[in-house]
Amino acid sequence: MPSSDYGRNPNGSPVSATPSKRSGSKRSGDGRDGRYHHGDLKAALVDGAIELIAERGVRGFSLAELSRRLGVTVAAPYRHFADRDELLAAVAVRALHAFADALAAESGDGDPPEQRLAAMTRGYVRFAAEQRALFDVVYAAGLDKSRYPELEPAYQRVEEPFSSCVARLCPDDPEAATALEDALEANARGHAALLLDGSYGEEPDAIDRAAAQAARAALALIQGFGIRSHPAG
Amino acid sequence: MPSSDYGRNPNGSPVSATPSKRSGSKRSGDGRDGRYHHGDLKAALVDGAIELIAERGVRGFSLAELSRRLGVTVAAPYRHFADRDELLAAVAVRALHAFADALAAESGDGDPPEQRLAAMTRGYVRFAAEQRALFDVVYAAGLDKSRYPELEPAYQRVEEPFSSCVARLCPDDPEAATALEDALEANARGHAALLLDGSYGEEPDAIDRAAAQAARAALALIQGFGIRSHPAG
DNA sequence: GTCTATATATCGATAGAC
DNA sequence: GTCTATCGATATATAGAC
Repeated sequence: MPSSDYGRNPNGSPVSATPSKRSGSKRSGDGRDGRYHHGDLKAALVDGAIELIAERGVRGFSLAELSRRLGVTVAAPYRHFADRDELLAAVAVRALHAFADALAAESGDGDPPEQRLAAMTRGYVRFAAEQRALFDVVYAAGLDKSRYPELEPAYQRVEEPFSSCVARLCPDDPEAATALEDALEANARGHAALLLDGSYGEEPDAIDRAAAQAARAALALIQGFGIRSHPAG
Repeated sequence: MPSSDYGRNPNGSPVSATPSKRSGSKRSGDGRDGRYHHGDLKAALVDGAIELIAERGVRGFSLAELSRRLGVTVAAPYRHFADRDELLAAVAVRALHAFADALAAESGDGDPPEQRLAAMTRGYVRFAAEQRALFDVVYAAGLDKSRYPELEPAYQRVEEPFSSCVARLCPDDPEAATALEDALEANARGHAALLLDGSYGEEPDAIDRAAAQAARAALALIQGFGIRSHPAG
């Protein structure tokens, strides 16, 4: 069986059994509260998408299955999102905000910039593994960024803690700052990719090992770029 | 329109128009040579898949479209591959060999290890961009590696030039060697990811800039890990 | 053995009724 | 806003021609 399994129905539900003869349509004894839906389908779609992606992966996600779980027909989501990708883009925006929050929480305020960058790198790799559904929606769903400009500010929130730390690290050389920032981001992204690929193995400590190596590499990059910690003020 | 477009038919072809009434089936005036197929459908599938992926991306690839182009029915590929992913795995094996060849060609034999690693990193990023279809099949198709053990030796061919260079660089410290190798691979992979994401822009020189930055970061990593070039022998 | 022909089930998306 | 109904495309499986 392929890993893209279309033809799957894990819970054995009838999947739209006996669709006819419900004439009245509403308040017909099903599990819902009698109303057409539950007040905020749009939010429910985003929430449900995250759950579904966590179970089946981005590749295995389908609007039809999501609609089924929410108890609406497959046409209902199209009142809120133009198509499947637009829903995924909304999920990606939320994911990026969660990602940025996780990074911000990781970078202790008082520490020196090098330590903060190392900690953020650790947090980056951790987030990729522990919130894989969110990470994959952003970086593995193949969304066309140019079609969803609302993603841009969300991306920037993720990059901001890196760039502000780097700027504090080498305020005198903006060219080096940009290069180092790219290198640090590529480093975190690369370690996350290797970890999610399974290159660090499947043992439970793989996340810790990957995060530790990524942080170590981040410090090595800072040093290798010739950045010297200089006294604050 | 979504970028996942299933419902697309760019050339406006009828798509299985008038399937009946061809009773005799073979030698009925179509473009082929009268035989059932063209000698080696299996190879044609792999070749055609690469072309199709180059045009539509991995997400847009479909067995049905590929079969149509090769002039066979959608069932024919299943004589050679259990499912879509198994075909993609065969493509991935070929892609990994091409990748390894490109890396080997890039690492000049006479140069010192640091320069070779920088050159390989450059080659890595270049390959990702210039042979994106191949790169994506390997790293963005979401293939389950554990289901396709034949990929393993192909992956190792890609990693080998890195590891042999690193081993020559620090023969006395195998622990540091492993860490540096992971860091260098993550560095190349990360820069490739950023480039393919569009983080380096869409200008034609984006590839050069990304490759140059990746090479620079590779040298910084080598230096930052405290590796000192020592006289050969 | 290789391919055709055909069938099933699912998916994304749209039009029109309520 | 949601449902019903439907369309076209897709993955996959099977029976049978050659």
